Amino acid sequence: MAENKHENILRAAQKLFAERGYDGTTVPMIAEEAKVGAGTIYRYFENKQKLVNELFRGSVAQFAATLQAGFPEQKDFREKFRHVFYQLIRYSREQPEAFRFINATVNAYFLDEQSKSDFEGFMDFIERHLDEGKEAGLLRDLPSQAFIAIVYGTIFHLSRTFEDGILEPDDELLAGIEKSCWDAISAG
Amino acid sequence: MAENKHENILRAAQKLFAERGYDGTTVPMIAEEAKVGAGTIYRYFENKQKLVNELFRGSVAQFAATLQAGFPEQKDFREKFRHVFYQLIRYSREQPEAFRFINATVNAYFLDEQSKSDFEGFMDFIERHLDEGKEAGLLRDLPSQAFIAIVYGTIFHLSRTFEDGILEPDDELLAGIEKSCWDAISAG
DNA sequence: AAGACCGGAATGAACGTTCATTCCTCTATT
DNA sequence: AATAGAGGAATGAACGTTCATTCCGGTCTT
Repeated sequence: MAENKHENILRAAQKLFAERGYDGTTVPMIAEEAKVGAGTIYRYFENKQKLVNELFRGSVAQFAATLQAGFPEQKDFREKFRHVFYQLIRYSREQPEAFRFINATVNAYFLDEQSKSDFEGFMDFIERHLDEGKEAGLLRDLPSQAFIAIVYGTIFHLSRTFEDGILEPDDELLAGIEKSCWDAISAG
Repeated sequence: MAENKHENILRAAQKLFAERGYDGTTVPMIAEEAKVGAGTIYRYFENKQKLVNELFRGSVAQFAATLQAGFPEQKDFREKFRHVFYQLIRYSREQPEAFRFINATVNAYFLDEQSKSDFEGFMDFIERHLDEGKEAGLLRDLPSQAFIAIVYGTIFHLSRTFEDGILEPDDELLAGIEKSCWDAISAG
C-alpha cells in the first residue's frame, strides 16, 4: 500500500493538472481525487512544487521511453521517421492526460532547472534523429527545429482534435497524416 | 484617460496571463502592472472571470481581423493559402502574448459559452477556406481538421520556437516552412 | 473672478474565504 | 507498550472582492 499512495497521488495530480492547470488545482483537490488525507501528500512530497516537478519528470521519462521503445536502429531513415511519428501519436493517445500536462507545463514558471533540462534532453533525441536525415540529404534545407515544429506541432494539435472528439483516429487517417508530415520535411 | 484604464488593465492582464496563466495571476498583480488600484479593476470588470473572458474575446476578434485583412478573394486558392499562413505567422509575431494567451486558454474551464463559440467561429473561417481547396480537388483526401492540425499546429509550435529564441524568423525560413505546409496538404 | 459645492472615478485597507502547509490525534501493527 | 503511518483539524498567509473614503474636474453662487 505504501508505494501505491505515492503513485495514486501522482495520478490524481496528473489528471487535475491536465484539466485545470497547476494553480487551478488545490492540494485538497488532489487529496480527494487520490482518496488520501491532505496531510498524507506531505509525507510523500515536500511541497506542491516538488510534486509537480516530480510528476513532470516522470511523465517526460515515460514519454522518452515510449519513443525509444522498439526504435528500428538498423532500418533506413524513412522507417525511423515513421517509428517516431507513430510513437508520438501512441503516447498522446495512450496517455492523453500526461501528454496534455507535459505540453501545458513545458514553459511554466514553476518548473525547476532539472525538469527543464530533462525535457530538453528528450527533444534533443528527436532533433538528433532529424539531423541524421538531414545529413543523409533526405530532408529539405531547413533547420531541424523547423521539422520539429511541423511534426510535433501537428501531433500536438491533432491530439487536441482527437480529445475533443472532432476527429476519430483511425489507421487510414493516421497514415495519411504521417505521409503529409513526411512530404512536408523530405527533399524534392 | 477613462478608456485608457480599461485598456491598460486588459494589457496588463494579457501579459500576466500569458506568462503565468489565469490562476497563477492575482488581481493585485494585474493592478500593479496596470498601475491602478486593485479596486479600480472592479469599476471596469464585474470580476476576474468576466475580465479574462472579455480579454479572450477581444484577442480572438483581433486575430480574426488580422486573418481576414487583405484576404485575396479574387486570387486562386494557392494565393489564399499563402495569405492565411502568413497572416497567422504575422499575428503570432506581432502579438505574441495574445497568441500564447489564446492558445493556452482555448480549453480552459473558466471560459464561458460565448467565448468558446467566438473561437469556434474563428476556426470555422479557416476550415471553410480549406474546404474550398478540397472541393477544388487541390488538396489531399483528408478531413479539413487534419489540415488545420498541420498548419495551425506547425505555426503554434513555431511561435514557441521563435519566442524562446531557438530560431530566428526570416523571410527565407518562413517561405520554406510555408512551402512545407503546402506540400503537406496539397494533392499529388 | 473666486470660492463653495457636487458627483463620479479612483483608491487601498479590510472582509470573509480558501489556500498550502503543519501538527496532533487516532489507528494498526508488532 | 511502542512505533509508524495516516488523516483531517488547525494555522497563518494570501486570495478575490467590497466599501468607506479621498480625489479631482466642472458648475453654480455671489
